[in-house]
Amino acid sequence: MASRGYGQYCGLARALELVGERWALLIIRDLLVGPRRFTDLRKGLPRIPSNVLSDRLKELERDGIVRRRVLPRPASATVYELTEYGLQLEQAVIQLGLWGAQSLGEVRAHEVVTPDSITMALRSTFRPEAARGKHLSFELRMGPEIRLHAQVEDGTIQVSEQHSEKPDLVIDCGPAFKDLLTRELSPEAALQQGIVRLDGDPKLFDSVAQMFYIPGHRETAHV
Amino acid sequence: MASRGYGQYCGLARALELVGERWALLIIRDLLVGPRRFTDLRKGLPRIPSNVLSDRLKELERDGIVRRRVLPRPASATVYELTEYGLQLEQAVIQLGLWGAQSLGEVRAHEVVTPDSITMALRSTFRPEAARGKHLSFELRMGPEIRLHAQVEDGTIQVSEQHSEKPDLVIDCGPAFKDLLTRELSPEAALQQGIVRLDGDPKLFDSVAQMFYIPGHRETAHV
DNA sequence: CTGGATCCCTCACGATACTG
DNA sequence: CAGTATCGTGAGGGATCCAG
Repeated sequence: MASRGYGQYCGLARALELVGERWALLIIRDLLVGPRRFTDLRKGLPRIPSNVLSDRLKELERDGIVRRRVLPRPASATVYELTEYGLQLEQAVIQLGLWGAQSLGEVRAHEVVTPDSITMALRSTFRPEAARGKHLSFELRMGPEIRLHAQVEDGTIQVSEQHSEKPDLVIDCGPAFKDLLTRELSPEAALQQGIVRLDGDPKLFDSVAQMFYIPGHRETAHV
Repeated sequence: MASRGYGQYCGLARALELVGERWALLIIRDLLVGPRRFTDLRKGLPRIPSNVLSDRLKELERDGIVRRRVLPRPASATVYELTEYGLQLEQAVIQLGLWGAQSLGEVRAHEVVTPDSITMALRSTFRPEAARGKHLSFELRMGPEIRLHAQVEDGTIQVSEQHSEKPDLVIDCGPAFKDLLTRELSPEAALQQGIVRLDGDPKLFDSVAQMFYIPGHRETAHV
């Protein structure tokens, strides 16, 4: 353990000792969306070896970041959830994610998109000031697997996997949806080029697109 | 390289692929203070193997986060500095550092404190609203090695290693200085218990202590 | 002295198989 | 479903060496 430490009395060094191990922050990203079972986490992190997931959860639990909880009957499932301290990582995760999103170019081979990552992306890029006084709901579809329901109420947003009621607008798109958030792609162009398909009032789409933003757009790093 | 990726099209995953390797964010922390030579970085990261530092710098340079620059004569030294993109990591580094600072308990064996980490700590915990309208300078001393000069001008702060002129106040302290920032320790108690010694107008000390804050104080995780 | 490169060893990670 | 067991590989750790 001492050999894995950084030997520095420093907040950042301590943070990296706690959540800097490989996979740790991606686990926390998914737990920021809600409590998850072991298998849920595996599904959201397809390439994580199960023993590594097991190790990380034990470390995070030991360090007071994650809590293991057995649900009451009849569910009887064990779930992992963030503690108060773990929840406080949200701002750091958001800032890192916004920074990294600027380097998202094309989808690479073997890269997947998961519901939890999109949920966090929507929450991270949401601009309350652009949603002030607005009340609407939309469903975001990406591929056959992902259907997220978002409810916007006067500067706030709730994203969930359950689509409780019929949304005002259904947005069907691929990963290139990201280019809308960086403003590399205009809503009109996205519709014209067939990158996005709508079901509902098309006028709402512009409004929705304005509500999200990835700041500091930058070209892809040359390799 | 593909095997080191996370296989996710996600901003956070991409960020971790770029700066999630061991030591990378600590290197970036020091570079956020200013350009640094290879040897400066080694001094600020006493436990990093030189080959790892060399590898990280090459990776960060390849990914457009760090730039290697040869200074004009007569210096002729090569320094590493952050690119525009690298500089944009500041908020993420600050948020992670503030979160981790809550778990800083006592100084552990073999843990050191470095000037650059303290500089970033001062910048991270500075509260502009508490320094509105204030104009003062102070020198922070920790041990025989660290002497930082801070200049506060109406809601802004500049921290440097050069002490250009005589400061209004000299604050001599140890790592327990952190407890002032979490408000676990009051300025009066710090003076009474000899944790902090002053040279200058003691009335300024209270004012300075109010200018910095580590939010969300929390007990040390039990082991 | 700066700015690394090289070597060797260890352990964390990753892949796969298996169990309560 | 929720993990544990086993084992091979390669990245990180540490010491040393080398060129300008």
